[in-house]
Amino acid sequence: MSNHTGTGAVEPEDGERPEEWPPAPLADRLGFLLKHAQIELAALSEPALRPFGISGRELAVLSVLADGGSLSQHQAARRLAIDRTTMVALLDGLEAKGLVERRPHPGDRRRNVVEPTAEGRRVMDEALRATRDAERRLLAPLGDAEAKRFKEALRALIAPAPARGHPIH
Amino acid sequence: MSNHTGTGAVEPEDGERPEEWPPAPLADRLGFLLKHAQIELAALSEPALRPFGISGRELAVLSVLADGGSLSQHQAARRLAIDRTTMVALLDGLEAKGLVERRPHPGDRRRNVVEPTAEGRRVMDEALRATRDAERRLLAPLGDAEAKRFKEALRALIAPAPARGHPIH
DNA sequence: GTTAGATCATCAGTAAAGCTGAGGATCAGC
DNA sequence: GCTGATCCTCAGCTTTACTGATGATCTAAC
Repeated sequence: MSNHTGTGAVEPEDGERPEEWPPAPLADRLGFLLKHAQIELAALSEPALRPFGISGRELAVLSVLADGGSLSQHQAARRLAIDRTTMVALLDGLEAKGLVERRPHPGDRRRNVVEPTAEGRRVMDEALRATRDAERRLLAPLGDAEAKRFKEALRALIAPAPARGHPIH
Repeated sequence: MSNHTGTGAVEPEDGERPEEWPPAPLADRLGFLLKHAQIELAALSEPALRPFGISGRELAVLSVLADGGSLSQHQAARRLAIDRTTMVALLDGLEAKGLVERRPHPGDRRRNVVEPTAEGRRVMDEALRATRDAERRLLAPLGDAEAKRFKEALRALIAPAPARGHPIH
């Protein structure tokens, strides 16, 4: 998950160049920068979530379910843009921890209605606080205004391409 | 690699809410935004790299080696912040394609000196052009100035924490 | 109404990325 | 000339995510 120590910092090298971070040829590569931003965030988030016994992905599932009002597994998977089969495994874990409940859909017996339990909502609320704190620490080097701008840029990048629109599955 | 279609766009739902993207409870979550920015970039980069038969990670290795001037495997791994054992596999692949060369280090027989071949440099140059183009397309929604600002913010996030400094391995 | 095709949840198998731990070879300090 | 550290390699594990198949159920066309 995190590389060695959680930050990319590296000691000066034996004989050679003083070792830069990020290394010159990659300092401008978006893929590299995004990847390591994620690694840093994970290094902060994981310890923050450990007390709650859930992962960031599980927290995301809880958030979507709590917001969604009786979603089927497939609907929840679509909102998170994760695979239907991945959702099965994710819900198995959350259900085993007593954080979500699967019930048969009243009008369609193929579906499960998935909802957080009371305990699930409680854990979610606390875990959300913890991860927001982790985010805040990652973003600390930027000012408040710059951090907001940064998030907006990210949202602009992942927004659907101008005029697409094909069925997904 | 990419989820369903490469963008997170999703059709309006059958009965329920019109389905937003990113979904409301995650629109402000940094982890979610970073992850999907990466997915979008991968969806653009992979086709761009396919003609060259290398992955983004392999391109990164080539870049570091070309810049580094006779690095050992361990040195290269440290610069990229990847595991030493991962580097072994990565170099096996690049060597099999004739893009890098392992030679014994003159003064230290434990080490390999790893360098791109002439072909490796040629492929690297072209592949770099292709991925820069993919980046440019991802960043298109931001203006030029905003894109630059965005990258600088990312660099600020992954910079080593203020006053750390412990040996890595 | 019955049947053909779509949809939902699930499972088995696979692949990529990354890590740990162990090994053998070599080097450096004492 | 030992002892401990360093470098490369390999085997095995974990996580995340996908494909494809199966069975149950729904929908629509007939």
